[in-house]
Amino acid sequence: MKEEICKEKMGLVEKLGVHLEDREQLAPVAARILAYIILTGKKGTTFEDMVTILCASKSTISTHLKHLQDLHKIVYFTKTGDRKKYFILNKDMVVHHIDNMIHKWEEEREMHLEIKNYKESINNNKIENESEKFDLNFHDDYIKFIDGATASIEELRTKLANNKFDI
Amino acid sequence: MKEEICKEKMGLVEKLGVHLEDREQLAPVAARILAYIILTGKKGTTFEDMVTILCASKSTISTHLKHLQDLHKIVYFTKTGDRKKYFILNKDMVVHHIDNMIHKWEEEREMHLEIKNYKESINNNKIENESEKFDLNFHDDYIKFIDGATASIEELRTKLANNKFDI
DNA sequence: CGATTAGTTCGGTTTGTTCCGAACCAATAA
DNA sequence: TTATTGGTTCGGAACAAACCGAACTAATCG
Repeated sequence: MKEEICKEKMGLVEKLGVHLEDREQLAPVAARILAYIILTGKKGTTFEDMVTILCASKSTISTHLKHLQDLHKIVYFTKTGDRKKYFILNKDMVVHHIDNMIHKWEEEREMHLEIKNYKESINNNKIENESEKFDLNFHDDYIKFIDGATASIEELRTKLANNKFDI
Repeated sequence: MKEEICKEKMGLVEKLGVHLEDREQLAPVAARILAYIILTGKKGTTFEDMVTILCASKSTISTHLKHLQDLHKIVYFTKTGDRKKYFILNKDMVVHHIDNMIHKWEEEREMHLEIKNYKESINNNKIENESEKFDLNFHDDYIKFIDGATASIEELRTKLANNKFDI
């Protein structure tokens, strides 16, 4: 019974780990740590737990825990009369993640504007073969999409920032 | 005059290169090749051009050109009585890129559902401290966002698939 | 035929990432 | 004081990624 739940949990840790490895650009073990912390929730996880459950060395766990804290993805709380640290997700992590998405879209938007600008100047300056001119409609449409997506995710962000769910 | 435009172009190649390196998970030179092809447009670019302009070895250019073709990001056309290949963007690249985004969101959606499912079973099974229960609202909201964003990008996709702009 | 053009393939160097073990430190317990 | 617990830091092994040069091929040109 308890073992089955544990098995299910570890299966999810691996799956979520792979996902986070890609999405957050983390080393394999770092991603598994984050996944494990997410799936353990408010009661928190200790250094030792992770060493044994994730089958990694103390040095590896230590390094990646430090890294995840530096990235503000996790924090820890303590208990009186207990030297251990209990790691949990930083409540702001999701808001930060959304801010990141918004920022990436802003960058992409800027990129499209710059490229469009360059293409326009080429279209007007060197009037080569008419057929070799750049088509610029795509950039406008893509920018419209980015604006829509940004607006919609900003709505989610506001909701999150107000509610402060515990993930 | 011509040199200034070239300078502007190469500045953009570097900037777009960095962007593509991250977005498309490409090696530095591969990303620069793709950026250069994007900014050169319909008239196409040759192997030699890229060797000299991007200051990379023939082997490096060859390998990355092959890779970009394997990924269906670029194609080439030829001219009668000319042995060179003229590389241009694959017109489907943008649609493929959008399909990729949609696919990633589908995956993320699936991930949220699975995690929510797991958390629910924990909430119901082991009735520990009431305060340690998982909060599940966030997953529902995030899934709503994903659905909205997917719908909106699918609209753009349809538009693109019909119009077949040349980027 | 030999020379040139256009490009590919192979082996190797450089660089970077990921993880580990061993030694270490700091706080508490006996 | 010594032992134990909870962790950090350092050096290095193992592996992978990115690029290059040199040697090669295959087609065309003179």
